[in-house]
Amino acid sequence: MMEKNISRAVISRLPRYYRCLEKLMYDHVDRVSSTELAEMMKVTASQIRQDLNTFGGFGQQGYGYNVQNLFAELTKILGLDREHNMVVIGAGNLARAFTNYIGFKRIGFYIKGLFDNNPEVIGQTFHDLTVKPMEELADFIKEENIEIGILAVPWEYLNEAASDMISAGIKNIWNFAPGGLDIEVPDDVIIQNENLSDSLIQLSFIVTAAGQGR
Amino acid sequence: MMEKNISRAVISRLPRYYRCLEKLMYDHVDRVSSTELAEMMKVTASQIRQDLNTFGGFGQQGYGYNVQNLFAELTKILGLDREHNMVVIGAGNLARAFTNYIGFKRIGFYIKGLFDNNPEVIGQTFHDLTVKPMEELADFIKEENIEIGILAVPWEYLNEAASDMISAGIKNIWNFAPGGLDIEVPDDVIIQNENLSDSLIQLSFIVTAAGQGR
DNA sequence: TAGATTGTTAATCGATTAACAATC
DNA sequence: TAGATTGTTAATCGATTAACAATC
Repeated sequence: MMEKNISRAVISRLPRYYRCLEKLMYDHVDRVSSTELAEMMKVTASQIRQDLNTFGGFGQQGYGYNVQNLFAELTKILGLDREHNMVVIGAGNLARAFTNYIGFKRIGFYIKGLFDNNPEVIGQTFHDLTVKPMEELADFIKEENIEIGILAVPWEYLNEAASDMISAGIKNIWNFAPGGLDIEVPDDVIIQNENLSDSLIQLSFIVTAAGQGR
Repeated sequence: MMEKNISRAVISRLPRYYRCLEKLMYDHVDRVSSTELAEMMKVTASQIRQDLNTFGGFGQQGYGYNVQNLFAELTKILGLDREHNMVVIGAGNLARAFTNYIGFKRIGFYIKGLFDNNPEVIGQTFHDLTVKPMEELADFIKEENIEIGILAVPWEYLNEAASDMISAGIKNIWNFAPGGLDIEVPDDVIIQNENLSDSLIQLSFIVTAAGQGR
């Protein structure tokens, strides 16, 4: 089923649609118009209709959108109608935070394993997971049906860890390791960078600019 | 000094310029042309010249850009030529990860205090910081010259913590608390949302779409 | 049916890229 | 000076908004 390419701009708005619909579901709202949705999300009604129509005609003229139906469609589109298994590479503080974080579980993402190559960390227990050595990663991925690898090592190990993950068969990397330039990955590997230092630098710019009267 | 408005698109690229220049500095490169920079960053030379010129004419015809000079200018523009003090509200695992994280310190951002309103957590020590009660926040902000508050509480406390922060005088909030809809803040307060669940949902969409042959 | 609201086409706006004169 | 490369204007591309005919 070949579909048209979805622009980055649209993708970046999808989680907000999802959260918005989730809230409407929670509030037992049956139907919603693009105008009402637009007000909730502080965007234009036009944009909402355009965005939704890249995926299909989920609405009905004269009625609007059925909340339950639209939520179900969005859930499917986002792949949130099934579970996703993850591992964390780099068993540090961030890994600890992630294993405890219920927000991921709530949308069906489970951390199934922690991996590290530091002998001092291997064997330690985080929440209810025992840190395993990197050598066991490849088998684990197959056995536990792992879809996503969270990369959370210090920057010195970034390239090493990334290539270990890739050769172990991980196809999707969520990268929290700060790096110099972005790391390169083969074409069939998807990498999403979550550079907290970059976000902080952006915030710094905004703060600094605001302080100078803009 | 009133300047023109800088677009989101430009701001989002600034950290990468910074990191790129940092690398050139590290490699002791003296000068760089927009074409060379473009190759490093995988963008067009035109974009680099446009971007940099929103801040000033840092280059020289026939020569290019002096790396040291451009780096210094960028550092100033981003506010990275001075230190920034931060506090974390919500002393959980994420707070622990942040206090240990050297990446923030490296660019001059220091976590000076941890605050929580849970009596069981108050008094605990994270790295070298003792968790303080929220009542002490307002005074602390003034005494320690705090610029940024990192919001890292569970979602149930999001609104409460945010309004506590604002009334304590925090003007810049870096929000890691996942929420339903985005929280509203007064005009003079800057909030930057770092919604990890949203990022994960985006990744989920991309992974799911890729799995369906796109 | 009449009113409402979608889906979609057309218009506008903004951001990116190309081109080139200015100038080091 | 001649060659190189910027700063900047103009052209293109893509994304957002407006408008409205289709239709529930």
